[in-house]
Amino acid sequence: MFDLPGAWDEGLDDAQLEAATHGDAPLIVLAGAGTGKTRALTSRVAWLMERGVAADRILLLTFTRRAADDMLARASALIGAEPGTRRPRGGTFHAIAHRYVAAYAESLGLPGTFTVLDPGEAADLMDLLRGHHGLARTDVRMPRSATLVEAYSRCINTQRPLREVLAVDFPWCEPHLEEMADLFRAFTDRKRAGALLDFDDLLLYWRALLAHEQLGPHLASQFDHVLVDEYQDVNTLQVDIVRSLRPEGLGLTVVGDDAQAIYEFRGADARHLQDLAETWPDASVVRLERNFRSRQPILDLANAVRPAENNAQLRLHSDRPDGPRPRLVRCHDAPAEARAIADGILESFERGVTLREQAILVRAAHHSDLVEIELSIRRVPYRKFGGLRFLEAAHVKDFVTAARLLDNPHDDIAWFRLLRLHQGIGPARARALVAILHPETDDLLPHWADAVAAAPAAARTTLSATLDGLAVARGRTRPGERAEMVLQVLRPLLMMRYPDAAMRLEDLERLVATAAAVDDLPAWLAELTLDPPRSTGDLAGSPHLDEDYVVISTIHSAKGLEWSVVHLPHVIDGAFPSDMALKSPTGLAEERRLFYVAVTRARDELNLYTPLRMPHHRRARDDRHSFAPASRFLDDGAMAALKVVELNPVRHQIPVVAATAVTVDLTSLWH
DNA sequence: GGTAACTGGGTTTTT
DNA sequence: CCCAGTTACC
Repeated sequence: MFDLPGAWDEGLDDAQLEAATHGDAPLIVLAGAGTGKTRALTSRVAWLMERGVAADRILLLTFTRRAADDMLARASALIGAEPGTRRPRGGTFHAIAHRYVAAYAESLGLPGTFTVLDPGEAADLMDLLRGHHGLARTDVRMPRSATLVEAYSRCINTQRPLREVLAVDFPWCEPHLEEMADLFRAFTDRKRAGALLDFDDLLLYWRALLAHEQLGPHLASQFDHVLVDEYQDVNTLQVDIVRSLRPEGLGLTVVGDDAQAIYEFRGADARHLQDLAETWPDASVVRLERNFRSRQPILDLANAVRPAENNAQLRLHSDRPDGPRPRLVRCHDAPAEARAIADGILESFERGVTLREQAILVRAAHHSDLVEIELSIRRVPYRKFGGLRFLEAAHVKDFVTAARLLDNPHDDIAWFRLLRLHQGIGPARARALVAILHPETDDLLPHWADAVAAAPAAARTTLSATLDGLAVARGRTRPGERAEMVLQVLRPLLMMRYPDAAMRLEDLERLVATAAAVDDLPAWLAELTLDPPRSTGDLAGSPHLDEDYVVISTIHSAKGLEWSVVHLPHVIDGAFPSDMALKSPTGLAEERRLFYVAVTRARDELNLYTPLRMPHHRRARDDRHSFAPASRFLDDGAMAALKVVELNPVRHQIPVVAATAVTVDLTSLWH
């Protein structure tokens, strides 16, 4: 073991080395924040490959596609693999599932041209069906379609019956239990009939493949090693998948930290991590507690807020020299908070900390609204991650759905969306037209004339052009040409629809340019749906790598990342912890873990902000005059680790001049 | 009967 | 900013 060439083990400490060089028995790595678990995992992949495990017999399951790509590239670099040599398989559960479902579509009774629905489209489908089922009643308010999809998804991901899910997580929906059950049955039927798969279906179908008598063992035997990152955030389906992949636990490596479980709302349960030791009594447990990231004063706060009930009982310690204590900045109101953050960023910048080394992490995407304005005014460039994704922008969705129609003309949701873009076609006419277009055969052309005839006179010309254009696009084979043709179809429609169409069309030009470089358009569209670009800049590739900008991110999207200086606004009850989260019994605990994740992103400096006066905030209004800690995260232990800074409210002085000195004169306009 | 345009109220987190 | 509800027009 000591004569290995290469430097894959350079700088690893004992615990990391133990994890990296562990044999084939199941391995559980309990890794506190910032303890170099990515390094350990990467080194393990490198070690395995160096020991002769073929790259394509290693599967790395991560939380985002970027994390997988990152780790695989680093592992290849560690062992000095030639570019172009085989790389391990890696990706998110959903992305890998998509590959298998596509490859085994026939076995699953699916047409080869199925479509992946994003949650928004699943909600659209739910809406469509609700109409058919007389569930659009207005006398008793029904849950919104997004809520319906959430409840449905929770049932699937936790494998619990609807009755139970409603009782625990959606009590206000309980009166609608029967209707919802009916609706959900129709929902699954419709997805089946239309070859539409939502995110949950991908997991369900992959699990079904793995559970099959012959197919399952065959698929599992394709891998010698399966490594799963962020295991505290897996749900029941994912646990089943992992167990089917490694039925004996041999060659299984799992990394996680139950104090960082922040996806309960998505059906994840940190108990899955705790249960592992029982599932595989012979599993080895390695604990990573040495923090390479943060200075000790930041870890003191982290340890104070780290949930006590965590399984691992990890206590982080650092060998990094002392730095400044984290600050709790009490400011007058949210605008003052925004100014304070901008001041802080520019001060650090003056001291030589690049903007890229500084981040503003928020609980909810809109918490950064005021800071964004402040940064714009001061011309500080920033990029925002999380919140609204690029794909969720209406025009991008218009494009993706229209492009999907070329390969799956059964996709009613896509037709519905495309038809509604035409002037004069609303929900009702679109529904009628979908029924006409809805083909029994794969060939659409015979019905097109009927559809045009059925459209209102004002829409006929454009609709006819749209359908002609799609026919042309279908005739093209190269993905780039197909995409270009789809854009040509959309161009006039988007010009009519959006006042800012020019900007939106520019986005789509970029998207089409990217499409020109792929060889499988449907697969590319599915990948785009599963892991959309996190910010508009992502699409442009990275021509501006030297560009410096502050990162604004939701805490969820910041998981696994780190910055030298971190600013945490809105640390105040109602905002963070979010009052929405407090509705569920386990909500506060999850908020606390989220706070722990946020705090441990900082390497050198950490600033928490508490606006004392927050309009529109119930809780904050009550507390306006009190000097209690602003957030219930900040108990005595946490306060002891903090330095409180009182920020005097800075009033902008408004110069007052004589009343007659300022006049408004419009007469020159009327000449 | 259906669409477009406007108004007012509410806003978590994501594969 | 997105949704539901209302109203005026086709």
